[in-house]
Amino acid sequence: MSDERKLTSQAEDFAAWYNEVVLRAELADYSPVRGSMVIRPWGYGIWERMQGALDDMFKATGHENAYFPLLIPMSFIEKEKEHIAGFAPELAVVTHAGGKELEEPLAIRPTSETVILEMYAKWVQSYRDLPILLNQWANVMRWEMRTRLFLRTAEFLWQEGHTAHATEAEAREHTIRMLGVYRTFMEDWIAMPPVTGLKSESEKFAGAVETFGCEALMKDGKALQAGTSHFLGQNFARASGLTFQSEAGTEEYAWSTSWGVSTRLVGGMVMTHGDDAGLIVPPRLAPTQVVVIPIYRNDEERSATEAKAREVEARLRDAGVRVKLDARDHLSPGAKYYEWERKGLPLRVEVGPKDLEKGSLALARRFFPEGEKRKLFLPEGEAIASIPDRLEAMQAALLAAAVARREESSYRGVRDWGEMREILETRGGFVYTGWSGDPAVEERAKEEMKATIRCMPDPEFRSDTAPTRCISGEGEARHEVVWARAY
RNA sequence: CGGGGUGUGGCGCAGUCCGGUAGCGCGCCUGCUUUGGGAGCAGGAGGUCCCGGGUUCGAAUCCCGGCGCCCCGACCA
Repeated sequence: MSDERKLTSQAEDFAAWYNEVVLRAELADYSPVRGSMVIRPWGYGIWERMQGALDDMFKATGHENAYFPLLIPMSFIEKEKEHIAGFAPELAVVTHAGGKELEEPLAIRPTSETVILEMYAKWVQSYRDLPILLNQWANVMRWEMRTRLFLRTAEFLWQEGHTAHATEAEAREHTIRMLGVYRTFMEDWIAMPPVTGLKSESEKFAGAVETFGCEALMKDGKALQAGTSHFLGQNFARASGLTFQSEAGTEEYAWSTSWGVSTRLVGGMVMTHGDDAGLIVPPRLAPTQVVVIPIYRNDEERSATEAKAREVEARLRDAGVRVKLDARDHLSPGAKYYEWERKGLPLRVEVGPKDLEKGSLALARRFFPEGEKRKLFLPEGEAIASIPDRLEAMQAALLAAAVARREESSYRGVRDWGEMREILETRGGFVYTGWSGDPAVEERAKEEMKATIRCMPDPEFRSDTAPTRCISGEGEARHEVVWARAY
């Protein structure tokens, strides 16, 4: 028996590591239904933190929440022809209810553009009713062939924003604004810095005019599409009859956008920060940021250190820290250390007999600068007072480390097909090249190196000198693009 | 849907080739001793061996037929 208590290392088998971490950190578990998962309290707590932050950002950009139904008439989904073509293979459809076959089958929503715009059409008469800026938190279902916890499951939780505007310019601007919101959220909260940009035709959302995405780099060198924002043009408005009377008195179709992020972000967090000891949860996302562990050798010491631990807990709570006392008596301190480290809890405070004597506390950090020791021994007052700042510092350090990793794994100015393949097959990462715009080049890369164009990066991510030739060797470069193997 | 693997206490596995009282480690319960990096000892609970047929005196084991799950490929947030 190899040590069952240890996780498979990332270097040995990243996919196995991922599965083990998700299960053993108690983020989620497999459910009785293939492809569906149960999100456990620790994982759901992280999602709730994400929801809270995003929801605030949505409100701050003028949105309100609403809720639209799970079941969508098939005829709605069929209205936009690219949309139905894109989603048909992964639809789950309800054909029977109440013991009878339904007159019209009902699709379980894979996304809600069709119903939502149908409703908007009822609510909008004139340009004065626009824009409509709504968001919903919901579950959706896409019948995937291969599933992975958080990264791809048949049912998942997400947020979908749907807006309708009177002008193309406003809708385009909104699409970009929400992409920016996602980027900021990913950097500030998940400490997962994405590259943003425009999706190629083959990767865009079915029914969109343009799709923009946030692409994050995972520790194994693969890209994760972490969020998308779509400019839908008038496509869905036409399909749903969403028209309005303009200021000039003419009848026009509205311009719409949609944008979403899902529980997949939890998987992104795992693969951005986790290490061989388990998860690392950025402090802002951690449902509990600090655990306080009393250490003792007998009943007398137990009551003394537990009392102090409770006091520390109370003072941290007063300071706005999400803190928890772990007073379980049946586990040794060491066992608790391993457990909380596996779950990625940012900071641990140990209170032992020696601390009581010396008026000190031990702080153990889940993530700390290279070369430093995990544990710090500090005077009690200083230790407690420093914790809020330490949490913020850890948050910043995680982002800095992730940015550094992304930059180290970004290969710019690659001009040779073989070189691109060599990089993607051995190291992984983001390869920046020129592209003629020919879809055949994407197709070939997918076949030969399982890589796709993740995006045509936004200006700030582009290389200093723009590529001039297409990576295929044929044709001028019309865009700079980022290639990667993706989840 | 193709290829591979696997199904045995809560978890991880052995046992299957070669049929003969269902085992090991971890976990769990009780007690005592422990507790600053995964505690020790003693006692204990817990199993339709994935399901259905068949062969046999006897099946976890052999035969036939199903099913689940995981991994690898084709589709996707």
